[in-house]
Amino acid sequence: MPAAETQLPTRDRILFTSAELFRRQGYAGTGLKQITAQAPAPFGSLYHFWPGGKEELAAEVIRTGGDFFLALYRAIIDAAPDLLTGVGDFFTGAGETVAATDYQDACPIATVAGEIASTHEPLRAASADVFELWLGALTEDLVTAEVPRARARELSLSILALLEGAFLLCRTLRSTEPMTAAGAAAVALLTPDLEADA
Amino acid sequence: MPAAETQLPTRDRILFTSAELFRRQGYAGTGLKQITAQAPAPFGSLYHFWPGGKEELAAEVIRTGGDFFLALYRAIIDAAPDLLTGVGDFFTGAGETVAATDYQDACPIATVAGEIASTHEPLRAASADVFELWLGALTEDLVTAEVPRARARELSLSILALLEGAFLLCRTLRSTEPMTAAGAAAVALLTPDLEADA
DNA sequence: GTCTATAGAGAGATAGAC
DNA sequence: GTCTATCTCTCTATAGAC
Repeated sequence: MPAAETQLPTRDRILFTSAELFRRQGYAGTGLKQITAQAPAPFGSLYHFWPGGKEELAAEVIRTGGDFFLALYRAIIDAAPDLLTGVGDFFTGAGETVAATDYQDACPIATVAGEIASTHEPLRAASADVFELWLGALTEDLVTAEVPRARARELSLSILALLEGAFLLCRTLRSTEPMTAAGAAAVALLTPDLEADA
Repeated sequence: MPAAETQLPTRDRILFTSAELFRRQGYAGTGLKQITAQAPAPFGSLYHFWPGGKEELAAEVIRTGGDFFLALYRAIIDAAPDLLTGVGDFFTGAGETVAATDYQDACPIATVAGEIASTHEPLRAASADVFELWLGALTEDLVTAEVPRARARELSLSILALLEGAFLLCRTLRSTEPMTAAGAAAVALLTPDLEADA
């Protein structure tokens, strides 16, 4: 998994490398010099494309990470025969990805979100927007499956909490066991509400 | 909530202040100068008590945070009429604490754990020990309540994932809604297994 | 737009007086 | 054990040549 994707434009190389380093090492733990060295890109290019510096770059990393993960969710759900199966598939795929990257890559925004929630208000707001984007997608899918909206919102919050908590536990314990358990719990939680209209 | 607890010994003031700053700002985001300034304590005292510097200090913060949270869990569970009620109470209390600290204080180790999982192996191992400590406590309580051990382990992982995920969502969304949903989900998950022997 | 050099601040760590 | 001063390194950010 070489970090330098040489055929991409400079701006994208910086953006993708930033995303990788931020999600693995966090915001404060990643230096701009490290990003441009690994991209690779001249240091000055970073300030050419993001005049607002580190915080502006991180805000875009959070937004694009949110869009990417939403697209992944949509693709997996649409490929599944039904929503319940799709949610189970999503947890299974998450566990496979975490293990395949040697427990480095999990949620695209969680590491940064936890670190800056109390210290960088613009980045906290960007992270909140992303979480609400994901919650909205799952909530709408549940509503489409005849779950009442208030209950769909509550279930979405629990499913996302299970996923995020499992990501942290998998990376820390270096095991996929938490993701397997969380996926089973997510399916168990959804089953009564989704079977009601089957 | 003054950070300086003047009557405590220097070592404890540094330790408690470090715990507060690490859980709110993360490991890389917290400077040793900031810790000794806020404790308050002379800068040299930090290296007197922790010759290994920042990493040795953080390792002790993780361990003591783990012990503190375990004691809190034990107190809440023991005060409840039964395990199911106790778990619900724990989530309720967690939500209250997060809100009462203006969404700053949540899990004592999660912020650091997520940040250093891929970069500081000794701290990752210390965080893993703490998570296993908590998982062991809940698993034993479930086994005592007649839940088969393998199932108790799986449920413990799901409950802890729900808690950690809800902590992150509450801090990022600045709302207790995720903790309320996660608490309800935790109770719903446990109910069939705990009612089986009732 | 690309790239290098460097400014200015702050980091972690150490030495040594008291 | 307490406390100050300082070393060296790295950080974010900027200036300016090309």
